[in-house]
Amino acid sequence: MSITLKQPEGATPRDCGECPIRHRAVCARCEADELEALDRIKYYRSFEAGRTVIWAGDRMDFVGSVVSGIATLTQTMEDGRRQMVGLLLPSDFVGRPGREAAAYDVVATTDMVMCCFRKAPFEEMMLRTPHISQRLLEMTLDELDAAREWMLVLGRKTAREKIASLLSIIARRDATLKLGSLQGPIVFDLPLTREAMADYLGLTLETVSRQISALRKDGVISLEGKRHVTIPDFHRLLEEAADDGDGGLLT
Amino acid sequence: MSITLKQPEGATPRDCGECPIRHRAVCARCEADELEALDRIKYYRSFEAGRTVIWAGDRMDFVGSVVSGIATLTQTMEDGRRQMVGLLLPSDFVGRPGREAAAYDVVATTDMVMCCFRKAPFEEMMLRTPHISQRLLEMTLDELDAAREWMLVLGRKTAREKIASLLSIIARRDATLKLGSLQGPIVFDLPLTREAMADYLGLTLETVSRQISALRKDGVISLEGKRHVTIPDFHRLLEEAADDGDGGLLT
DNA sequence: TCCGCACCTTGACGCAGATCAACATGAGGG
DNA sequence: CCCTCATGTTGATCTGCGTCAAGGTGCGGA
Repeated sequence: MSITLKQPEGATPRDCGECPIRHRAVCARCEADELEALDRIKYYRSFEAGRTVIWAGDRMDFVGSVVSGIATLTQTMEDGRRQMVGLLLPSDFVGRPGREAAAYDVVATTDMVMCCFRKAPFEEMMLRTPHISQRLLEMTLDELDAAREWMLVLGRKTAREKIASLLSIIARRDATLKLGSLQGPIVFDLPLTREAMADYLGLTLETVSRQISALRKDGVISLEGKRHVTIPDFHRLLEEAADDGDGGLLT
Repeated sequence: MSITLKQPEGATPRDCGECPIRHRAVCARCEADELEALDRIKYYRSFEAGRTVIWAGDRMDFVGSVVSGIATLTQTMEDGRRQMVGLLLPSDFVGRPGREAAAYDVVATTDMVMCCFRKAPFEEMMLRTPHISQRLLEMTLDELDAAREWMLVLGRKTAREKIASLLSIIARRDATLKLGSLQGPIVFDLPLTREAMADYLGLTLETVSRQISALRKDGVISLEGKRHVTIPDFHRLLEEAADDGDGGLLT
């Protein structure tokens, strides 16, 4: 009998002109001729939810952008303890120019499409194309800020605040992506399992579950099923996250 | 009576040629003419130990490099909880091109000298000088890696492992800086107070003190006074840090 | 020389979150 | 339709680290 592989189709764009991340990815500042040069070294790859894109330590002969879907960057210790160190959303860059091996496990948590560039030609092109390296610098600085903000969450926040922080990040992203407002209620699906949330937050999955239940009981969020979340009052959530300055309403 | 301000002198270089960080800072790849252009927009500033360089949220009209001494990047919550998000060593870059206000408190923990560039001309120069933005990209990617490694420490390591991790980082840096080997015993002075270590590690200063005492009792380290540390066996320390892969012996 | 202050250490105790364990829920497959 | 397995919830108990408290140490200044 023939097996029908669940093909994560859909988001693969026909060409850069109709690419959903055209104006946010590494290529954001490229001119037509530069896009054409990139086009010659690029290819698309699709991953099913749960598939590992690369294992830490493996040789990596490409870099690329997440086009659609979500991936995670995870570090694992010898005894099995795991810490997520990055959440890759559409337009985020994967891989590091000038490095042979992957530093972290990259796993697709939803069906995902990547736009990959062969590493050697990409590196060479970076030297000749300031538009690419300038944009990559900007994106890397943003990621560094995000990592540092996450250090505060990991080092100093309580379990409840950690959950609220994660929810507010996802809510904010979803609101801006769907052009929703942060005034009314926000509705979205959690893209992560409880275990993945625990890996992100430096908690156990039991604690994650308990704190989500507590936030639900206290009316900060409401749940339909296990993943579908409604935030009735975003400012209340920010208070629970002990998040001052409320992030300027944009990411 | 005349007050003699304790002038942190010494390390201010006469010109770029004899600058101690010439080959590791943002300017590492610059040619003579590029250095000359940088020279026109640069000035040195000295800070005594304990002085705040900038407060988070303050307008920042310069960027720059640490020439000598050590500074910390710290984030503070409204209720006073603090998390250090970066340790700035000689050659590290301070500030972010394209940003108006400082994102974190920057504090000199030892006497420190900075080589500052006026922000607007520096940003303009970056556009024309790929050598600068390429080097800055490389440094930012390194910092991102360091931040992510620190996320694992904050999220998943025990107090004892956290202390051992911090000591191994300082030991490794010191060994490479002084061209020492990692085979024999390593000797250095802690550049941080117990409180600063606690802020870095997401602990309280009492726990830091207790764990240092425990490591001393177990022979992993030995102490003369409160700051002068000897590591008799670096590999033992790495084991205590639960640090696999031992970092390849270089930074 | 002594004082004051910043920095550090150590002890007693409590609690947030980990651990261990049992059970619930729901989707996919035979 | 039921079984299985992945995922999630909830309870009981344990423990690592925080909190509160009481000194100790050593340097700079009067």
